[in-house]
Amino acid sequence: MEDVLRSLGFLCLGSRLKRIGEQLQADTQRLLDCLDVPVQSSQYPLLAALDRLGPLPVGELAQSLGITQPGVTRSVSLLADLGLVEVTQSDGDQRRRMVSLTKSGQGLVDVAKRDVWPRIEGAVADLCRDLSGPLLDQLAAIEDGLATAPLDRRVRMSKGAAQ
Amino acid sequence: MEDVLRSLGFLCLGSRLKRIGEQLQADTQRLLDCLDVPVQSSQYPLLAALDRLGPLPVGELAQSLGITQPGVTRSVSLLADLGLVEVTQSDGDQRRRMVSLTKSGQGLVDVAKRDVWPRIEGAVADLCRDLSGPLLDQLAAIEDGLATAPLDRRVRMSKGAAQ
DNA sequence: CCTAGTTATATAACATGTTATGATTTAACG
DNA sequence: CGTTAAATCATAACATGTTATATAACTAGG
Repeated sequence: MEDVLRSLGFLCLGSRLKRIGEQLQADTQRLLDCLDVPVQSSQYPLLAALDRLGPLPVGELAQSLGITQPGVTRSVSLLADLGLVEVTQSDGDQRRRMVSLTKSGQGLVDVAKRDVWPRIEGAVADLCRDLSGPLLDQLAAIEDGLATAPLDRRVRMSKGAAQ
Repeated sequence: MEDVLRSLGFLCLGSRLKRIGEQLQADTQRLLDCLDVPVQSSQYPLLAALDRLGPLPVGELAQSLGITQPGVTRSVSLLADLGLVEVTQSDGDQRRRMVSLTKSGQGLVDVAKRDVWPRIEGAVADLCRDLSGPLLDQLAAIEDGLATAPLDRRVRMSKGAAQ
């Protein structure tokens, strides 16, 4: 069965990037399921942003993640319900709501940074190893690579390779 | 403001691909708004698949697009409401529902193939021209390129370059 | 100081992907 | 042949992005 998105090349590049991204996130999710925290893989960038940049108001958080403000507002509500972030009023400007990691959230990030993120990064790096040439060729190689060995198999492989 | 997804590199590659894909689709949507048909840019791959491969049952359509069957079912309902595709019972197997382009749908595809898709492809090709090197570098170049000149500006540029 | 505009956030409505599951049809096998 | 398994599609529930708009707080100009 012909892969139409691949055949159409540049014409459907947007759809294709989204499709690959979704598959990567789904694969990553399976890796994260070893953690006991009910956080989707797509929420980690927000936690990582707070870890890297410290407490931020909603708007700047959106800017640093490259998504729109309503998306951040919803994710923040979700993560606040889980007790991973908290929202406080800004000192000066009553409109701004500062988002920061809670102790629990910082703990999750610390564990992830130590135990989980390096493995994910290693697995994706393994997937992208030896990629070169035009973008469409590299994308095809990623799709083929994921079909051959999903990320969770590459974690072990890259661990083995690192030993 | 630091772009966290970019800083995190391979770790958030999935989120980043999705983000770039969404931006490309949004840019493409603006290009398509010149057409009078109320079809989102994300529906064109389905129409293109039917044009390339002919009538297909729902499941094979999903396979050829690399998305899941419920996604296809919904898009097909939507496009059928617009009169662009039609669903007929398969001859042999009563479970299969064949999806095909209507006259109106085929007409839209024909116009798009002649007048619109070449421009989109040209604009994206312009965006991706001169890309080389590691994947993450190419992605960064695409993001920078879109920020500098969105696709709708590249349509004119690539038309001009073609003259 | 009050009003008009701007800014920051929240909310609603929608788009479009997913997984899980149900219903119907087909196939297979004892 | 009848029961059970498999295949196909629809539907429900959810995830997470978007745009459009409402609300509240700040700022500036008369």
